[in-house]
Amino acid sequence: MPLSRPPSRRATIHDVAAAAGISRGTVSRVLNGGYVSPQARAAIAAAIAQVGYAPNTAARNLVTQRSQAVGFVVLEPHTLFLEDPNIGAIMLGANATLSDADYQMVNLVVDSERDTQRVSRYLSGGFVDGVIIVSARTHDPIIRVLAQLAVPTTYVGHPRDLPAGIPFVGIDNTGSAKLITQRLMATGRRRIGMIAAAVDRDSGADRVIGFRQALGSRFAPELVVEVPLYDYSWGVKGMRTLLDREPNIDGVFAGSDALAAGALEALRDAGRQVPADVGVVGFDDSSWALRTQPHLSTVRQPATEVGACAADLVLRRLRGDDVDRNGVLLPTPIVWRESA
Amino acid sequence: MPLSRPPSRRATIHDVAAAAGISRGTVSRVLNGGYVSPQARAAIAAAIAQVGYAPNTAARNLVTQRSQAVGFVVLEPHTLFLEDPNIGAIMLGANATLSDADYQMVNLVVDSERDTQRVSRYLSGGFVDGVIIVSARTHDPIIRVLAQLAVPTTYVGHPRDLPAGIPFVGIDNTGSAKLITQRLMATGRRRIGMIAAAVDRDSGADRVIGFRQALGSRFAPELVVEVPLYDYSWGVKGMRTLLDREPNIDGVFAGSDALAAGALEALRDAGRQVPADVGVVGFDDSSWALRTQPHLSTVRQPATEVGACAADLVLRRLRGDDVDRNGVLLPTPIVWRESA
DNA sequence: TTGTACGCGTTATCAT
DNA sequence: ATGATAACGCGTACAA
Repeated sequence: MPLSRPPSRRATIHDVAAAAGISRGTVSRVLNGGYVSPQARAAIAAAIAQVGYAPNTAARNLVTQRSQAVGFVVLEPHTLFLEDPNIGAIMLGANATLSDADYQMVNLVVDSERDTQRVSRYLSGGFVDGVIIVSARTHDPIIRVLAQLAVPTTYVGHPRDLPAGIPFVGIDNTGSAKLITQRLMATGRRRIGMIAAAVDRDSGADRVIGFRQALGSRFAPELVVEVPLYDYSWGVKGMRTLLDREPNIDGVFAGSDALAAGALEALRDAGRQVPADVGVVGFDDSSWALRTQPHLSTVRQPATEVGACAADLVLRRLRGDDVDRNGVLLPTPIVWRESA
Repeated sequence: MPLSRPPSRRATIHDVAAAAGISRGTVSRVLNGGYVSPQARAAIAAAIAQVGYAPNTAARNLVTQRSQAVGFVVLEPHTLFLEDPNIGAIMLGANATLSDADYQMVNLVVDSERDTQRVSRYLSGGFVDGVIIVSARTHDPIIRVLAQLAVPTTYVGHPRDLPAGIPFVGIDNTGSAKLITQRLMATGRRRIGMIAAAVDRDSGADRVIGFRQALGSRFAPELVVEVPLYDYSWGVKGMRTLLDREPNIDGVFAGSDALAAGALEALRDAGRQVPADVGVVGFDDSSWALRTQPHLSTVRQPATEVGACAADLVLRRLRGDDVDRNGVLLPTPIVWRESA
């Protein structure tokens, strides 16, 4: 057995033990906090620094059967991910909670079919103890993969086909949309339209449902314009379409603040005054809301809290606690400003 | 509905072998692609489905000494991360390249001192074969930690104290800033100011240097306003400060398009016409640039390509290829529109 | 308090 | 082509 080893090899507990003249078991104990004499502790600390030892987490995971890591999976193709301010806030909220519990959040972005396969392998490979899924679409193939998994999963939002018994956290999109539309009606608006985006997600679809509920018999399908993205420029286009279809429109519910900001531009171009001629409301209470002229009336979405709550749900299941399997909805206060 | 976690053990190769009546070695061979008879292959495939087997990646990593994963570390506290459109694009560019090479990108966000510790442990624990670091500040403690690491690291941007020999990829911030400022001067502007952000990063600091170089002897320190964030509202505030200090200002270089958009608002409030009274240029060529009135002249930053290039650098080192240790700078075309 | 030895699930090197 | 068996680096009962 050769005694000299190439310097490229990483130092192990074995090396530390040899350098300190103590057994490997004791080294492991000082690392994890067991009974060990002060002198041995000092010798080992010196040896660790000397050989430049860092624990091999793969080996540790193998024996302890856990990784102290939680996956945060974002199912957003391309540009959608870049613009959406909510995802970032959810991520930061989740990270703060996980960090406090000494868990590492690993963020995986699924951007292609190939990514789906690889991320599925990753999640089922023991790299993470739990998973948070953000913005899954209905019939997303990854839902089925994760359902088979032994790893506790929590969804942000609830796709229509999410199997029962899987916890989720979100907001009451239907109720919020209904409420803010009703407030818009209460200001005397008669012909109200909607710019809806991402209706293939539960969040987008539910906002349309709430809008429809509020209007009741006065609901007119042609006054709902669907656009693909929660994006400023789609807000412009959506508003132009609405103005085409109904020149006398006097109220607009935009599915996001970015859409509402775009709508404002289109209305300005068309020579309409906001809120005098047309009332406009948005959704999210993002930085857009105070960036427009006039400021937007909108639904405040507690994105950071949603992330924290999702992380908390995962941690509780990791501890074996009972969790509410029916999902939890966070409150969404309406912020009334000048645009309506 | 209460939760009771079934103490079901995950299926292993051993279980598959037992179910198929074949040895573990052969099972491993069909998984990794070795010579194995069709009949054995079929029996094992059936057994895998039957027991619901998924490979334990921790065990595999332990023996193969690699993880097929690359870390993507974002060093951005809180809100900065949410607003910056470049980081998202860099991330997607890196992910596309890594995905093609069948590597998993794991995104780690460092948001606190505690995060720094945990992420350092994670990176040195064998979870990743390589690392990409984004937006490190000068004197960032993680730089020293990573320098000790045996894991190939590539930086996006180059902090001043980045040790020699560590590859990085970025853009020529100094040159781009100098060039666009010169173009601004060429349009006849005499009193030119700058709104600078994040000067504790090389990108921010270099843009100031380029600005100064362009102006030469006409550079006036009081016409550089430093703000903390690349953010719309800081653009507004920065522009107001500039107008205070120099009412006759007729040109502005903003460190980002978001800042420029804010500056536009402040100028509008002050009754100045753009570009008639004041010329404004930005940086990034982000979605902001076409969202303002007038559209922004700006420096196009190839964020996606930067991410792809950084990933490529890591992959090349993983393959043992030689890489340019002096770093690579990607071209930044200037886009001239109506704001100047 | 410390040392010994076994096992975590996999790959890889041998024989066969 | 297939079946044993030795690592990989670590935690931890158990023995001393």
